[in-house]
Amino acid sequence: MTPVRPARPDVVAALRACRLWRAATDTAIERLAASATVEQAARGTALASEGEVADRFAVVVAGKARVYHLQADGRIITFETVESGEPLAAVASLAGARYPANIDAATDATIAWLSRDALFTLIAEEPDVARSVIADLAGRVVNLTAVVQTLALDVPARVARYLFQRSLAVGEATPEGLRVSLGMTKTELAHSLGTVPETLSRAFARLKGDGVLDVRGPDVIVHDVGALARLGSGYAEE
Amino acid sequence: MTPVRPARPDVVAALRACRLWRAATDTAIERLAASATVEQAARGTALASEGEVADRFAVVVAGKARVYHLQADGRIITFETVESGEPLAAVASLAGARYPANIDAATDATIAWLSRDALFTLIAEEPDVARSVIADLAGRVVNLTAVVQTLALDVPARVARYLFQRSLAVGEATPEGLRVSLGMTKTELAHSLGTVPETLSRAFARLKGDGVLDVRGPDVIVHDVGALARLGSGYAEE
DNA sequence: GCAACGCCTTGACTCATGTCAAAATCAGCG
DNA sequence: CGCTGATTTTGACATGAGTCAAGGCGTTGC
Repeated sequence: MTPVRPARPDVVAALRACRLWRAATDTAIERLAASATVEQAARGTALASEGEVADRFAVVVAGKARVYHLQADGRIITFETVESGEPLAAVASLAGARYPANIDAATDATIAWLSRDALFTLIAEEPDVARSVIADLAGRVVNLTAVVQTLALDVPARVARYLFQRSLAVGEATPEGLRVSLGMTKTELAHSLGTVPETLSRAFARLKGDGVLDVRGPDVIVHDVGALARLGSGYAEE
Repeated sequence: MTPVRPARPDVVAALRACRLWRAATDTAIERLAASATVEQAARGTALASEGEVADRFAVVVAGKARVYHLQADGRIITFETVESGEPLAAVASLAGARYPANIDAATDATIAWLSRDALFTLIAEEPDVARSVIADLAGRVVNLTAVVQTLALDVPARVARYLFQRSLAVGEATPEGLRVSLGMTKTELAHSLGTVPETLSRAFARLKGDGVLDVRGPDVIVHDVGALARLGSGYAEE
């Protein structure tokens, strides 16, 4: 590794965008970028496997990566989908643990690998970075807590919760009602909700039967946002 | 609040034992202890409720606190039981969020409440503390990831996993086999595994039928530790 | 226009788990 | 010794959800 090789501009931009070290100086980012190992991964390539020692972590430069747990029976739970400018496997690395989940490229992707020590050095040199790392980690714990709670709901409720959040984020008013794109295929959505396509399909059918929404291919038309909120909060319906 | 009132020795000791600021100086700990508000809570007292703004966090000085999520149908998922010297609700507080779970006193307990700013001040003054806070948070994320994976297993597997870990921790060799105390009542164990007493009872009956263990009131005699490990890893059996 | 493929949907079935109710076990305690 | 209350266990039952298999629908390519 040439120590002073000029860092790729896309890598620098992705690192600059990363919330872990929002407070870091540009110089530090440049140095970090220069130490990165860039990997070009085709869709489906494995990036890390459960159980490996987490001596490095990554930032997604382009494309998307998927963090998931593969069960013995082949079922998949997707923990998160990581996009450009977001950190990957940083937690396990900071904890000095092994990767608790698998990672693969959900699309063709460019990944910048960084060593754990590089981050520790950055923290030591720029104390403000510690604050943003802490905020990021704390936010993750809060999210994971929400995941645990969501997994305890039945599937229609999980769907409702997802759609409610998505309505707020990308809902578009139309004459028919609020149009919300699912943002992924239904099979992918099923996995990210911890279920299988068949069950998701039935959940949609039920919500449709209740008049809450209509399905239009990759979008849904929400008729009753309040019902989604109610169903997704875990309060029993009927 | 008298600013320079001498801190209670038990409070100082609990804070000193807290892993969040292992690296902090004794002076800083004293200062933190002096700023604490001490609460004496009887068993069952609510300490914090889901949804409240997390502007403070706590350290358990004596007794135990239980962090749990109460579902609409009354089912309980226990996230963790926090004992003396351990931080409580620190995560939500660091994230600047609302409490994602409820907390109550599992036994009579003494709790030292600290303001969020007190911790931020400590971090700013003693940068090494940042490192231990980061390590703690990262460890939590890893644990929660494990919880999510465990919840995806069926109940006998969760029981096996719990017993396997417990065997390693408190197992005692006897002529009959490895004696392991459950460490809590079966009803409590059921809740901490995310299920109900009836189902737990059936899981024990099944493990007993398979010759893996025998139940002796609040203890179990494990005959086949390997089987526990196998069942708890999520690999299908039979 | 037709065939092939992927994605989605539907139906029939099985199984694990929660619920309700009742019986059983156990631990104090008079 | 026997009562009483809490905990635990067992049985019967309902239900949510996964599996397997078949069929529909839309897209792509020849």
